[in-house]
Amino acid sequence: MKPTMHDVANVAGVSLATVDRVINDRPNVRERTRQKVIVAIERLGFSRDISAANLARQRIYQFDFIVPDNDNPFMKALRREIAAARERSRFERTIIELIDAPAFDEGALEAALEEALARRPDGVAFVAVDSDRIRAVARRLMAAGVGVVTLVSDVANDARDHYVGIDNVAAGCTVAGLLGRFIGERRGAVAVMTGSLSLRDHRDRLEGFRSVMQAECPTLEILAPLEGRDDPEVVKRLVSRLMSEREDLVGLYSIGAGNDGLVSALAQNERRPRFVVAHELDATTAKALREGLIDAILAQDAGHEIRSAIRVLRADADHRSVIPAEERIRIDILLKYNLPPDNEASHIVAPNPER
Amino acid sequence: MKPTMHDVANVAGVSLATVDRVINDRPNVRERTRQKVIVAIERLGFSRDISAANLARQRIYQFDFIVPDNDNPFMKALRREIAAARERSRFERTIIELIDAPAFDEGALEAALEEALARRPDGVAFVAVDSDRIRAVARRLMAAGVGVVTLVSDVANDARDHYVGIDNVAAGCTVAGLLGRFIGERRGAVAVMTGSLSLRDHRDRLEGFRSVMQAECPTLEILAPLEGRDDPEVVKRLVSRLMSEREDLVGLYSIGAGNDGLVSALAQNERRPRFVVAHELDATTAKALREGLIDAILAQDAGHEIRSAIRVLRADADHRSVIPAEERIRIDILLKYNLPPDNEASHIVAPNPER
DNA sequence: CTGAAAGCGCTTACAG
DNA sequence: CTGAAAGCGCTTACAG
Repeated sequence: MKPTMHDVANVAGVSLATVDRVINDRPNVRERTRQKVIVAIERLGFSRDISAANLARQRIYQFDFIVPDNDNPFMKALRREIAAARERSRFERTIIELIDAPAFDEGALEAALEEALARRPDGVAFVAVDSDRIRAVARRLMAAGVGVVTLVSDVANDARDHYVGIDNVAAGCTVAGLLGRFIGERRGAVAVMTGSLSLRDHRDRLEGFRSVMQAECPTLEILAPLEGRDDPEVVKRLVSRLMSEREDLVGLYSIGAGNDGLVSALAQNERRPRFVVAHELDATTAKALREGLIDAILAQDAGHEIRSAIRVLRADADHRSVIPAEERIRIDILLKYNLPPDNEASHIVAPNPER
Repeated sequence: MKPTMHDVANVAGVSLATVDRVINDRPNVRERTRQKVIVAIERLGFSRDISAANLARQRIYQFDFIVPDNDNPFMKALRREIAAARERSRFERTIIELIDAPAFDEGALEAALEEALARRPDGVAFVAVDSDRIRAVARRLMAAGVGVVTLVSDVANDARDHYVGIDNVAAGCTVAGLLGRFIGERRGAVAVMTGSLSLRDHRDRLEGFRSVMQAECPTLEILAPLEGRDDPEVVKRLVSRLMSEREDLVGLYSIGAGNDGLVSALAQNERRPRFVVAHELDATTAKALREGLIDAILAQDAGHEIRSAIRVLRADADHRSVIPAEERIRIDILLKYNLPPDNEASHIVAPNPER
């Protein structure tokens, strides 16, 4: 049998309350008493049952998720997953609040974080903008004992406890590697469409992409990055113009959102580049991949990210550590051959009949 | 406040014990009484606190993991992850048993499953061989109320509750898709090295590979599959001979294990094929990828698989369902640009200071 | 500084 | 068929 606090109390010759004080680092324990308890714990190999503790404590976790109100498919998926997690969490002593903040608006994000600071939840997760002002509020949140997790786009790592998202530099490198191999040695121009260079995830992808391109594909010309503002209309206009102006366009890397615009520009043009990559899986990009308008998609799983953020935040609140490998968010590389099945329902485990 | 059984009992005008009987479908409840309780549950939106229930029940989960005693790196990783999970599980009312079964030995696997049947654990996870005899024991396990999960290699789906592993047909298709694009339109021969065609995961990969190759690369000749028995020595000999015999070899797909042999054969030969793919990430394949001896690796994460198997088994034992998307095992496509960092330690979350 | 007692939300004999 | 009471492993006032 696993030892309990009772056993520890007996061995140490103290009461349950004292064992509790030692275990939870509470004040008012004589040093000699503390030692007795610690020795007993060691001897028995005791570790406390955290779910019993949470039951007794009536602990309720309160987490705030702040997400830009962008209507692109990925941000929508993120909000959908947060809503789903909130439903499930009701049965797990966890209350999740979803807060929309206007996109591309540093002031609005800052205000939302300030509000969170006032409410003092156990943790805050947010899609970050890596600026001085944002870092400053984030640090104040941490100082106030609130767990801080960045989602999808990171800030400097002294301004948060944990980042949940892909390694964007590696993503950019990977795209360049694929492009080099898919295109072969031929010459020509390669274009990059970003959402905005003020977004750290976009900058990181661009940086990774450029570094590998320069090393591995010196014969290809990388054009100055375009800014599509993650807006399908803008992206469409820019891509259409690009394709008509540059006959030698062999590669196109769409770093940000607005892929509806990208795909419709590609569909309208006969002479599409030999290799097109975009980020994030949604109805539009999946269809384009299947039809050959896009050659590869790099994706991150919004569901994994939200579940990971919650696990991290909860561990943080309990002063536990997480399993690092479990929390690493993978870059999924999708070709038309490994698109996930549309119908996840086929994976549902039918509960066994009564035993 | 979330309603508790107490609230339900009050509203229904019965005792706690009766509410418990209804909730857990126990016998000896008058139909009218049951109805009163059900109405109260609906009205309050009650759902029981499963961790409190487990505490009271002193429920201990007992799971058996049966893994071939193969010494290839992937099976080793699987065993390591099971051992790690066992450590963690001790604090979560879960006892995990790791059982080695001689590899490539159907009788031994059958015997191990029979033994499990005798012990009646709550669940069994095993790396399957898809044969009549194995399916038969597996069905008897299920009939006995034991949760049955296949790991890495599946059986027919009426002989298990759940499969934890990648979609191997899709993996084969993906390799063919990459190969087609990497090689371009040139002519030549493509070879496939399997471990054994009696293994379902290997057969599935081969099937997927062939179907896409035929459709997309009709100009390439696919050679008859080789069987390396997952043995580095055998694999090395076969690959060396292959490279010396077939000057027109442009692609090589290693479906099984024994990659040490593959890599050393490749290293010794000047004229290596234009595109080489293998499965599973380990020290040897990572190095080969970095050095350009291998062009791509398809990998599955042993840690994710073990954690998923445990979640599924536990859900099964509690008659709960899982989150399907969370349990889907991804095919990781690795190029030298997106190799995961060696040192996962950098991802560890430092617990917050005391609040 | 320390301990006895009640309680968290459930389950389990046991009595009736 | 139904209920009162004790207990699972912890925490929390409260008393001393």
